[in-house]
Amino acid sequence: MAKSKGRVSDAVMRRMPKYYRYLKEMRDDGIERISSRELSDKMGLTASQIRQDFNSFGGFGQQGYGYNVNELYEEIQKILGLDKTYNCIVIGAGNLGQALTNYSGFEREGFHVMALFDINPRLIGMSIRDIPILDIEDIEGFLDQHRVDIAAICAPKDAAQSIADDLIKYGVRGIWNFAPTDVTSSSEVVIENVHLSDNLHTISFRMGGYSL
Amino acid sequence: MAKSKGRVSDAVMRRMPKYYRYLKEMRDDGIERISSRELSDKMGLTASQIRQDFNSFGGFGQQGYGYNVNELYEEIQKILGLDKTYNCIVIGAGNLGQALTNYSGFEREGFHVMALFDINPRLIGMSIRDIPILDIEDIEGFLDQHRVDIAAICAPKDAAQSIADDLIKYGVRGIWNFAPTDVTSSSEVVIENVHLSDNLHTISFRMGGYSL
DNA sequence: TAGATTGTTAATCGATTAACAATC
DNA sequence: TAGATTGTTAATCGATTAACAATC
Repeated sequence: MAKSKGRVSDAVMRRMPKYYRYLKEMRDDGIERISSRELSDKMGLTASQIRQDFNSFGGFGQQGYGYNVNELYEEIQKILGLDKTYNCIVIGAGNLGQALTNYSGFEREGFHVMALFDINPRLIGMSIRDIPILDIEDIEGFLDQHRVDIAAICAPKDAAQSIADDLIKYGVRGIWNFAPTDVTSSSEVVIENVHLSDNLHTISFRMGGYSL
Repeated sequence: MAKSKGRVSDAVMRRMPKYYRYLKEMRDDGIERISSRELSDKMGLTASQIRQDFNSFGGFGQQGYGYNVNELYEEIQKILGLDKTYNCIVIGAGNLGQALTNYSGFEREGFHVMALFDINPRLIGMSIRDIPILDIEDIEGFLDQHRVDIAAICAPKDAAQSIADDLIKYGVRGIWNFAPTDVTSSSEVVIENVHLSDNLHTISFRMGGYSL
């Protein structure tokens, strides 16, 4: 049973989805149990770290046995909030917005895309996997009518912050921002700024001979 | 002048592209100088950390003055290897592969996309911004003919590792993997595994009430 | 010069690793 | 039971923050 919600370090939090991924894989492969040692080999972490990580949520293992893969998988699923469903929208129906919408994994995990929004009249009215592309002008009306939990922003840099402010005003609780600028907010909303180019820059950095 | 290539911690390395982004912005806004204190306010870091970070590459500032924005920008550009150009290919011409190819920022920063590769006959022969989509079958011939520095893998999970092995065998030195599995290699190649769904999972995690 | 702000050393904090008693 | 492996405490390591002398 998970501990009552407490402080979890950023480092631990960022590792949880990786555990989830590896456990899902093992579960699909029919592996029933795993020790922290075996898991550490697979994932490139230390066994000690794995046990510490899991124990920040409560003990999920059993001495002398290890962890039951399926049980641990389901616990982490709950921890990550993947036992719930989320109403999502995508702002910006360009390649990236379409890529996110088309990625069936999200739907499977409970992230349901209700609509895309765009400013481009040639895209408005079209649909992706039966999900309509609506006029960005109509977004406030849409948010009035529907509960939206998470919005992915795939819009140009200069529009990102004002879109985010609007979304937050209308009750969106999670912002997944792909615009190449950091979106911020003073409210309780959860914001994740993804910078694909930052990522690419770490590749060229390391290719330049700086070692870690 | 940058110190000779030494050990740089992962944490510092991951912050460099962010500095680059903020400095570019300031430079474009015509800001000439900035102190670590001002920069810390903008970026949400501490002034002390910023000075430490820059000093792992050598001092770029001046006592009593701060940092010259343009100079610092250019130093970090060099550190990140963005003063060079890179020949790139994209494996998988679906939405994500197209999104990366279309993102003009990469071209501007010296990441030149030479070709996309796909298995889908309906895509092969088409082109994105005049960049051809080629048959994945022809990739070895292509790599024999052209120097390719970086490859983005936007292929399905099960194909990712064997594609990567192939690319590495033919001299590709950087792998930017978007397939939902961790690609590994025993060689010197630089690998960056991007997991967008891991990212989304941290959003649902935090929306579930776990605080950091 | 006086004021400002860096570069750098020292102190603190937090995260990772090691060790081992508890226990399945 | 004996062996294995967790949960957890203690030790270590590294990263961040604080402090301040150097110096523009």
